[in-house]
Amino acid sequence: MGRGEKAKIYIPPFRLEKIMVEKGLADYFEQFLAKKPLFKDKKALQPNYSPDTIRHRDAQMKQIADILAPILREDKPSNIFIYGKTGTGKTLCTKHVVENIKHVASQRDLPIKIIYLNCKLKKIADTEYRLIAQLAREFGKAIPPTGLPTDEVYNIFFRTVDEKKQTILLVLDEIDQLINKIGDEILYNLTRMNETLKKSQVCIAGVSNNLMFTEHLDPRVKSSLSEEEILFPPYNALQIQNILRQRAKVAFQPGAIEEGVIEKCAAYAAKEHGDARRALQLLRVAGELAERENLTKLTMKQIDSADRKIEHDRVFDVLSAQPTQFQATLYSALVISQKRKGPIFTGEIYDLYRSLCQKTNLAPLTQRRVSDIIAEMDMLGLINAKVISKGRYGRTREITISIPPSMNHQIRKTLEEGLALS
DNA sequence: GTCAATTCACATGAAAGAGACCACGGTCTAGTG
DNA sequence: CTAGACCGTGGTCTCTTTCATGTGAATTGACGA
Repeated sequence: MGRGEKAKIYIPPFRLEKIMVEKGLADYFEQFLAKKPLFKDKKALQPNYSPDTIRHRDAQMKQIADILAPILREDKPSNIFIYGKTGTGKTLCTKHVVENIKHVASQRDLPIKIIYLNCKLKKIADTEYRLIAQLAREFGKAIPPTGLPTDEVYNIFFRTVDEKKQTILLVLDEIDQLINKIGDEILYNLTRMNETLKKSQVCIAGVSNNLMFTEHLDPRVKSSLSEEEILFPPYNALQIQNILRQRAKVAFQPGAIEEGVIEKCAAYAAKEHGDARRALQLLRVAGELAERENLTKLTMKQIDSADRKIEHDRVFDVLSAQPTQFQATLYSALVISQKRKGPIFTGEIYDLYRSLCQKTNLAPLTQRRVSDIIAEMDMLGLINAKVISKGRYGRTREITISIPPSMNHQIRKTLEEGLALS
């Protein structure tokens, strides 16, 4: 009864609507065209943009290239493992090197197959079955999205790979997320592929955000996967500035950015462990804001608003993707946090959640599950949870809300609507 | 006062079930020549 | 005769429950000084 039903979260309409209603659509577009654009080529700020030259990563690129180069002589390169926090250029560099190998290989007509897979992509490579199926598809096999036994897909994949002599480089991005979810068996199977294959050979390059990732790995997998390791350290503020300037030159019209804006952007990002992606996003969103406000120059003020907007969007994106139960739990946490100061504990949330379920006719989950949901909220950065022991009074999570207070009200309202509370 | 045992309130793990989705092969049905 | 509809079986995936085990320090209570 009422189990598993999902409610879409209500997302407030775009601010644009106001302008359109007031002045009319045609006028609005006229104005839009009359505006002098700030952007020249916004692509350069998009996360998947790949610049011609990659800065401050020469050493890492060279290392990767050194390790992978034997592939061109049809030797099997060492498996390699690449670490680094988000926005340190791992994916970018890896892709860059791989592209170059591809280029050379195709010029010389070498039997090299390179597959890049992002394991985080929902519905593509986030389970064992889907990953292997996707790999098999890369070799031109049609694999149904479900319905086949996993071993069968493995077999198809192995057979296809071994049909002719070739060297395969498998780049698995965000591999830590995958292994966290489904265990390391898949890696074990993949690293052992070479023993079964007669003609071909496979080399694996794992890319991970989590520095401690290999700790929980099966020792056999660990040793074979991390034959070589490369660390991508975070950028410092100066390096981020450099990168921002390089991209801004392509992205913006000359003179569109006020003095000091880049520095500020870099400082913001450097605070968050040198995440270049975030710096670029900040600059792009700030630019969009400035453009929407009809400004001729991008100023510091927009950086601040952009920072807020990004956080706001992130929270609402996360929220709208979560099921009702998750929302109910978060709502409970929010209510308690507003009722009184100080940290919240799992038990309190669960109690309130139970009574909330009664009120809304929602089938209540067990505490076990709610505990997991709270852990998920922590992962998503909505709350901050730390497991503490209160001695005689048990062990629990100490939870604080990490959503900016300015958004609290709006989120509560959204959740209330989602949960059909009044 | 000191020290080990106890105890609380959950955390954390493992396994398994429910229900949705899907592929495949076999059977049935209706339409066609 | 054949294409398509309609099953039943067996598979995955996600969310969840059930059962079991783990855990860190405040508290307790026995002990000796």
